[in-house]
Amino acid sequence: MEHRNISIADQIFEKLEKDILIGEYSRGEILTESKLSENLGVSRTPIREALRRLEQEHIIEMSSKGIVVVGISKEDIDMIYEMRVRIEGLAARSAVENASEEDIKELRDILSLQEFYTHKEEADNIKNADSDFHKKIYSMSKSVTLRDALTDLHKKVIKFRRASVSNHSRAKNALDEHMSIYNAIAERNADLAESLIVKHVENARNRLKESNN
Amino acid sequence: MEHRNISIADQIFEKLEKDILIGEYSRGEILTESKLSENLGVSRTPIREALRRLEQEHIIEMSSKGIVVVGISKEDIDMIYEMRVRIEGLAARSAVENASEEDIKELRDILSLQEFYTHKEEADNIKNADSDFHKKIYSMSKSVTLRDALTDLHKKVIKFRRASVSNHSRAKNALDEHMSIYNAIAERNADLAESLIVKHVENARNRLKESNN
DNA sequence: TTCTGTGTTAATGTATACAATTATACTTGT
DNA sequence: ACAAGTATAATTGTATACATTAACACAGAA
Repeated sequence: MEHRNISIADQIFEKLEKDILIGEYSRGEILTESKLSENLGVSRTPIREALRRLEQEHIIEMSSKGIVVVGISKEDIDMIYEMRVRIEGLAARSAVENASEEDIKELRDILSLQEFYTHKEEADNIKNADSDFHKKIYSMSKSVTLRDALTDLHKKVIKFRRASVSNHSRAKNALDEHMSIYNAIAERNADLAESLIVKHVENARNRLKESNN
Repeated sequence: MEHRNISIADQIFEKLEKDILIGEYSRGEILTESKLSENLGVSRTPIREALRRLEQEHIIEMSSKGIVVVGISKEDIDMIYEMRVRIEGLAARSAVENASEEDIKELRDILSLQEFYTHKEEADNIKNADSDFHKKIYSMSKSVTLRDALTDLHKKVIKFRRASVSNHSRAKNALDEHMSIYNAIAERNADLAESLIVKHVENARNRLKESNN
């Protein structure tokens, strides 16, 4: 193993982040360190460290009453897609320019998984493979700044994405678009990859709007 | 006062963030909690909370040896400007659509300050007023997501910006561009504001490259 | 020499005690 | 009844002790 063990604080962070982003806690809800500590069976120290990270992500806020859940609203979603439309093409272009052959092979593997789950119509697995595809492209850009910014934007949408992939034809369309994007990247065609991914993000936004209205 | 008192942990966070972003610590340098604790005269608890936030901002990384300073490299700068070019126009447009008259008045005040300091050629004050101008537009967009993303990008450039504003003609150009952008926003001309700020960010990137080569 | 194992050291990770602040409920005076 | 003040409780903020883990140096055998 090359990375450090996952600490309790890390686990708490991941759990809370996930719970907040999927809407487990409602917007404006107030949490307290003591209760989290009691419920999760750990001391306040790792809880607080997780909270500081969530605070830095702006999905919670501190007040004297306790921790206020901010989460993600529908209005946020619109802006998130506006932003992704504008910078995700940059990631695709950068991926074409910087990805290793190994990277491209891994991207293909992710795509095969998505294909498999789309046929089996397993919504959660489709959603994860879909996310992995985008995240892989982000990291293939070899820019930590770009990857982090896009990863942050991407994960904030998860609450609204499940309905979108549950519809088979929508899931199939997304898969086809991923396939085209993959081909463009594998052929090292930066212009095409960029334009395809921009179109894909726009389509994803529309599919998401259809399914959440 | 409407916000909570600034805790020691918050102060430590701000200090460390600033020190890292201005290049006080060199890339790859290893810090330890104990030494920070000793040097800053506080216990490890607030230190650790500050570190978790810095980690979340990806300007430090944890390893078993200690805290590794990541900071910002020249290559990061290029990508940061690429990203700003693509999304800062969104902020200007959104600001035009959502800003209150009070907001616009405040923006004007910031601009006046920048004008004052530019005449007096006080580099640090120019730099701060310049930052404030952009940050005000970010917050005028009324989108927390957009504001946070742009603020993160903006503050990561500070190490490289000082030289840029030290040259009077470059500082004057930046001021003129800000003036035009302000006018477009005050006239509620979204298209113009967007195109002007995009051009301004591109110019700022060029000015920065000139001054750092 | 070089590799391996082991003891030591130094670092992070966690729990807990206590301090300080703030909200809340209650009481008391008008 | 209502306002103000006060005591109480609950919450976050910090320090410290201890646990755990990983790096390092060194010794000894191959």
